[in-house]
Amino acid sequence: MNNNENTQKSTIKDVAKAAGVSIATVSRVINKNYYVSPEINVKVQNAIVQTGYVPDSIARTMKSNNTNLIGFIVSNISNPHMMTIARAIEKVIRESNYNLLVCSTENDPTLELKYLNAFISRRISGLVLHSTGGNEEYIAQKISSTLPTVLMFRHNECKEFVGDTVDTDGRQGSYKLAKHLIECGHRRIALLGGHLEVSTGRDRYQGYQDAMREFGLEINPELHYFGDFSELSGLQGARKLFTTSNPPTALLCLANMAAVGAMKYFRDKGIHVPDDVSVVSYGDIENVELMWVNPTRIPQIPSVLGQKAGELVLDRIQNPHRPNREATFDTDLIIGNSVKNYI
Amino acid sequence: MNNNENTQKSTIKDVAKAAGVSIATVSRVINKNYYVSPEINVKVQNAIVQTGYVPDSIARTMKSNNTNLIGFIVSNISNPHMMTIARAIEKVIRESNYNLLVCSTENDPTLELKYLNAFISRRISGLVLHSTGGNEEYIAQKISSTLPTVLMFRHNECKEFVGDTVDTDGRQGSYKLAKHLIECGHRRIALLGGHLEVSTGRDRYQGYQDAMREFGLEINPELHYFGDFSELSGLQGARKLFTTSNPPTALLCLANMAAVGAMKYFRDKGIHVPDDVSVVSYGDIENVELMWVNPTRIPQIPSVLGQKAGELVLDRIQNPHRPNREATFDTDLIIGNSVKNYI
DNA sequence: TATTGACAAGTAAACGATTCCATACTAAGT
DNA sequence: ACTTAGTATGGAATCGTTTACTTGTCAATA
Repeated sequence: MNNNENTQKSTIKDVAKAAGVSIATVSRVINKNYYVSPEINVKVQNAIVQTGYVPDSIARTMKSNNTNLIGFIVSNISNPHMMTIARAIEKVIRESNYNLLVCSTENDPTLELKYLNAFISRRISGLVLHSTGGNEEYIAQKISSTLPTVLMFRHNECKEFVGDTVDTDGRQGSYKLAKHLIECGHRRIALLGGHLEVSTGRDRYQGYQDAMREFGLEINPELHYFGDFSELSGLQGARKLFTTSNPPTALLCLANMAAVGAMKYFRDKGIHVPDDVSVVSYGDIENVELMWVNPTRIPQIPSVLGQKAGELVLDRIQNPHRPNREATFDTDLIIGNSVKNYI
Repeated sequence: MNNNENTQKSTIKDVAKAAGVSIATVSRVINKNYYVSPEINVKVQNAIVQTGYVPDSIARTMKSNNTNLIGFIVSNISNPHMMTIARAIEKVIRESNYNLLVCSTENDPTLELKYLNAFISRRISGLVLHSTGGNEEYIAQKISSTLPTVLMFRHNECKEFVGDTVDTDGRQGSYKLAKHLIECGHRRIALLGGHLEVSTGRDRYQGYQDAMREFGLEINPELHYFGDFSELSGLQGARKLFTTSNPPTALLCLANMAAVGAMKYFRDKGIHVPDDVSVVSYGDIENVELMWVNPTRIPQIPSVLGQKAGELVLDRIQNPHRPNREATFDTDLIIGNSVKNYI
């Protein structure tokens, strides 16, 4: 039994003592950054195994200033897509020995701020941020200048902002959705949007307006409901928009979770899709293959977006001062059977 | 403009210099753990604001050995429920100023080991583990003795294991599912299980056996398929089990993602549920309200399970040597319309 | 043989905080 | 007025690494 491991964690000092060398030599063996003679190498390797030594990242970080930690701040984590994105990011950064720190701000800018500071205090190496939109200047001025930053589904308009952006082309996508409804003969089109404080909400709203104008249709604010991208707000919006004497013939959902909420409302109330109301969604829906109706939609492929975000943040860590990059993915319309054709 | 902040991060030394006091005093002001005279207190507070100082967690951890970091290791992150659990854990621990480190092992024990070591190296304060099942002894002997550990959906049989467990009662739940099928007149019941290396797989398999024996039915291995709890394995299992000359009348899925995979297969092939085949699922399915068929199932409420796991791990951090605790949630059968009644 | 150079291995100073211990100063008791 | 006790503050060690600098050995060359 040459099992020397106590319950106490062993340090580089213990390894050095066990191997009969200095701690500097042990460090060199571990990091393989200087030449160490083969015999000593073997001795140290054995001592490492014998003592059960695992290098301490905390102490390492003290010197190297590198935590190999990426922070991912999500504003509404209930969206399963955000977690698919988290997974994709994690998968990419893992290959470079990074770990992912995840948190959710529940759409609260104050909490977002708290997390940002906590993560900075932890000296994260990079940040992927799905912001609430409440801290644009602070992020531009204080965060992004010192911390490699990638924004998801958000654009930061401030001049000072240094960082990258991953998004789908919201204006293009919602234009396609609206146009499709119009071309199927719909005129009274209700809109379920996200709030306009964030670029995602604005862009997608813009695309809808583009299409309406192009076809000379009136943009009627009474048919608009702006929620917070959540399932609940989708449900509430659908209720509000469709309990009128003259309900719209179609609903354009600018967020996938809002579409889920709206469709749950319709199904619950026995409102048939597409016979009673047509529905289109910006963003994919979980288990779409198993749904009673196959929604016409603009899919956002979260694994692709997440992978891109991971790549960009790693790249920016390598090269913090390169120009901002915007990864905007084109959108494709997938035709399901959730839209009634009046033509 | 008394804006002294350069791009350089300021340390406790800078604050001390700015306030004209020693670093020890600054530390005392920050931590409020010793008396400091009101005047100096004010001076230091001002200096902190002036320098834009944020305490460095890394350096703190060097002394205090406390990272306020909880690790969450998931074996198959593609299951949306795992991410709902992650969210619930994060929500609980956030209130005690902990952050969550998330990773996925893709069912690879080697990767799990790598992550475990990486997290130990990061000196995480606690661990929630959804293990692949490949490292039971190591976890019992090396991990759990020094690190507050909570297992999700897994039981560690080793005597040395020190830690808590969160699970639903798998034997009970799958017994209920099997019994329900039998009571609806099904006799040829196919089984889509998870692998038996993990307790979840074994317990649920056991419950099925209990029910079959109770009703004097033959347990026919030809009707069993053991996959890895994933959607893909569910799909493959369904294909294997239902491309025979005399297919079973019912499918008992012991994992929610497997059920998803199987149902996608059935729908794709035009096999009607429940007319052609009855399906029951252990575990809930995302957006079940929108599905073409409402599966009869045992729901596992991930937010509740996650919350429990978060509470247990925090509690164990406070009190590392208390006896192991097992949080086993009872199961309820939800009757949908995915089972044909032959009686 | 003496001098130089190469290079392996050790010594010690960081990194940024916390905290034990020492010190100096105030106030009270005889 | 002198000792003593109490206490606010500073000095310095410490946590576990990395790495610049130093030391010492040995082979090669003149």
